Amino acid sequence: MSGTALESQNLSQKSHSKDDSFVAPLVPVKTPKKVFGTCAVSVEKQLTMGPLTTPKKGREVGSVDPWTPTSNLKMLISAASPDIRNREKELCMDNDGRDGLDSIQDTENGEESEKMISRKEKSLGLLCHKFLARYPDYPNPTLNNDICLDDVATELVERRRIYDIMNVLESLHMVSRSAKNRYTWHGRSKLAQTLAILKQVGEEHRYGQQMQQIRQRLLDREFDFDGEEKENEEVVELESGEQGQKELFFVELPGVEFKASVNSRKDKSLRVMSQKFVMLFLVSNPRVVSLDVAAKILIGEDQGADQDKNKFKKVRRLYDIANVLRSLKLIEKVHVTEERGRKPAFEWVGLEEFPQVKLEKSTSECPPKKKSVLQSRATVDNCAKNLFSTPGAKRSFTRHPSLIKLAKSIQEDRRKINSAPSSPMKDSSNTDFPNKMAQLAAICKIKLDQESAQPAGSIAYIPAQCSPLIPVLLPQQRGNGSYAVYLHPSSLRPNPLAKPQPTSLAVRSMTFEDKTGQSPTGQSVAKSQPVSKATDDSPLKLKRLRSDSAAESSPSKAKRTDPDTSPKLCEILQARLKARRGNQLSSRPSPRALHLDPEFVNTPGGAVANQTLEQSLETFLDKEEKMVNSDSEAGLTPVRAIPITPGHLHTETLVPAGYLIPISQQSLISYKETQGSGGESNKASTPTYSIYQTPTASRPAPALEITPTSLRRHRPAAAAADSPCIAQQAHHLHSPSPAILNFTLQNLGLISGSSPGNAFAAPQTPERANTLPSPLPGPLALQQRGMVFIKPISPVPVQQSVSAQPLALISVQQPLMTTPKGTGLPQHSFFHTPVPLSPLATVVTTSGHQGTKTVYIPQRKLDVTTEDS
DNA sequence: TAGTCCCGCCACTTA
DNA sequence: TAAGTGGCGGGACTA
Repeated sequence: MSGTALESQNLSQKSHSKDDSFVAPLVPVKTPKKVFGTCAVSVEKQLTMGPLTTPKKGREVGSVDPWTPTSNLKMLISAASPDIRNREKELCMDNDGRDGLDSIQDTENGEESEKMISRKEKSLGLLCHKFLARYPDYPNPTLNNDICLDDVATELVERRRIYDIMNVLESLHMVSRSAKNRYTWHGRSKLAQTLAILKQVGEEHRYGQQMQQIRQRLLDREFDFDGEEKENEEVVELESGEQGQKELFFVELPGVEFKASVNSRKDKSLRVMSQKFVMLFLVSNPRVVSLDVAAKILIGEDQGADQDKNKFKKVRRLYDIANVLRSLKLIEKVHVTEERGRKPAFEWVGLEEFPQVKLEKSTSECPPKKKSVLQSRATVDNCAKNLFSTPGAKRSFTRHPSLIKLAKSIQEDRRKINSAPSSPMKDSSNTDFPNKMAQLAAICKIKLDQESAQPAGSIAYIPAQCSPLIPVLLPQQRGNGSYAVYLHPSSLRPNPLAKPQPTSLAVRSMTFEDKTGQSPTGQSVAKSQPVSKATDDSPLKLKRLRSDSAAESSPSKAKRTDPDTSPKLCEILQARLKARRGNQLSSRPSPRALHLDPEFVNTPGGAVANQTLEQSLETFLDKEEKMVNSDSEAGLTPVRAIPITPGHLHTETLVPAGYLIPISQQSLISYKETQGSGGESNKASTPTYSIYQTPTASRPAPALEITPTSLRRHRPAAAAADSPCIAQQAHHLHSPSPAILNFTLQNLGLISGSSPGNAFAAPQTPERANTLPSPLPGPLALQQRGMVFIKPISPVPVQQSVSAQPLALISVQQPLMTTPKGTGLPQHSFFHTPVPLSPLATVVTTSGHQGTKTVYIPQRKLDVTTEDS
């Protein structure tokens, strides 16, 4: 330890004005060594100010500190870069005009302004600036790059903050700890490499997917007007299966390894969080990460009810990290604007291109068994070193055990949800509904394979990063065609590694609207909204359903209670349809949950249901039009479902909210070939899943879509790349009987359009969707993508051909839908409930030709604005 | 009021 | 055992 005298002085300088009052008196008592330690300060403080309370700013008076704010500032500026100097000048403009000797008096006079200035001066970001100004970006290897914390502390004053800075810098390998009080400066020489690795690690851990899911959930919550459900729904969704147990340790680089002996607490450090924070940016596209999303991923949501509390507490660390990263000019603060206001976020402005790094799966991760909180340091070190020690060989990273807790927490939450008496999942069966859906899908797939030799590869999987939807091919009852249903991955368990997703995200219900207002609950249409919302897993949902006095009339209920009630259900549907006819156009649907429980499958009533449905429904076309219009006005992007094949069933279709059913190009082609439906499709060997193209995507608005639903808006083409994943999903599909499928499809809103070759005209306006089957409409977002979109809405009177036509349902991100301001009806979460607002499921047709299709995905636009702006 | 983040207590680690 | 670290959260400050 050196420079004790100077350090003592610095202690007194520690802070200007306010802090002086309590710091200065301590000077005489302090020992030089302790000067920089907070322990000493705390002791002194307790003597002078009382225990453990944050000193009231500006309350103290009579600073005896000989070091004035000005003198201190000058010293700092001298070490700072020009821009920092300028910044400080701005911040301290008032101070600059003063002479240090007058500081005391000035402090009193300008206490208010100084308070503000002082706070800014002491911000972690500025301190970091100052620190960085001391060293070159790229250190000269021939020079001594040692950093003595004492020296730094002397200059920057806030020693405790220096640790924060060093931790973040260390996470980026800009410095490495060499010994106690000693660091080695690396500058940005290793930054690119570090970022490259972090990016890979982030991808490996599917942070992008997690973000997507969390965003989705956050949106869901936004539309959740029932606070009672919130906490119950909050479940951290980490990767499934194996991934769920992956925990990150600090990612090290060759030559920058931690000295385990120096700091054993490194695995619980700000460093790890910092790295993960950076990872989020690197795997995010657009590279904007909102604080709340980052907090959920990085901090996790420990223990249910306390999650929010914890988040708010720990989010401070994110601010700390962010401030340093900002100083490094790696991120910038921005705001994302959502319906409920602006949210703080950060945008990556650092490097975009990174060097290639190889991370071999086999070596990139520590064996699962190592994932113990008590994991020995040696194990971790070995893991890390093995991964990095050989430059040319396998590099990898280690995982932080702290995340294990998070994973456990998640599992617990899931367990709670699944076991909850009111849990929908439990309600329907012991198994997850998603599983049932998966089975259904699988069965369908098998059927499809048998009947049409449809290659499984035709089913594309859309990575969660793009969308949490997983397409499932379902065979038509006639076996003439196929359609795909996009389900949230969570509902399918696409692969063995996948863990069940939180039920809240699972697509597990269909809704039937109750326009008559005769909903079991007897709620008005508007009031029924909450009920529809309840279609998600929240316990509340069932609670409400159960409380329905008229439960008997509830399709969903009927179905649940009796698997064999499908026919009844059909009747009910018919009755409702009729009732609707009598309703005013303005009446909004009151969605009721109709679960596609497994019971459905194998239910003999399926065929009957189909017939029944056929009889019902002509249309609400006019009504639909109006509703659609209102939706459009509300900012909703219309989604159209287009019958891929001709046919005509006159059935009222109830469209599950938020489903888009894309059909692979291949499928379409096959179908067309067999049907001879003229159109020549792009054989697109390329997958046709740019479902994420939406009308909004074409908006010139540079604003970033940060919602979970921001499905590759910026990179439509990228969707194709995802197809391989989709193929994988195909292997996990199951299939129900045709009758059931038919019924299911109908309920899904897959009512085929009418005549062959007549796809629903998918004009930009949904209103025409059902009425005017026309060859490919124009909107184009997803043209040439064999897919169909069904607007998440309630019942859709779609004409269905007897011979079912293949339809594609694409799940729509409901949350994105703008709240129907005009109606005052709340929109519900995407996966939770059907969208009551839009009465019609619009279909994007595959064009009879080229197989072009237009997809409209309702999305909410988020404006990202930089803080500066 | 929500968002920020300064401040420093105090537990833990290291020498 | 003193000194070094850094997790953590109260509460001040800002917008």
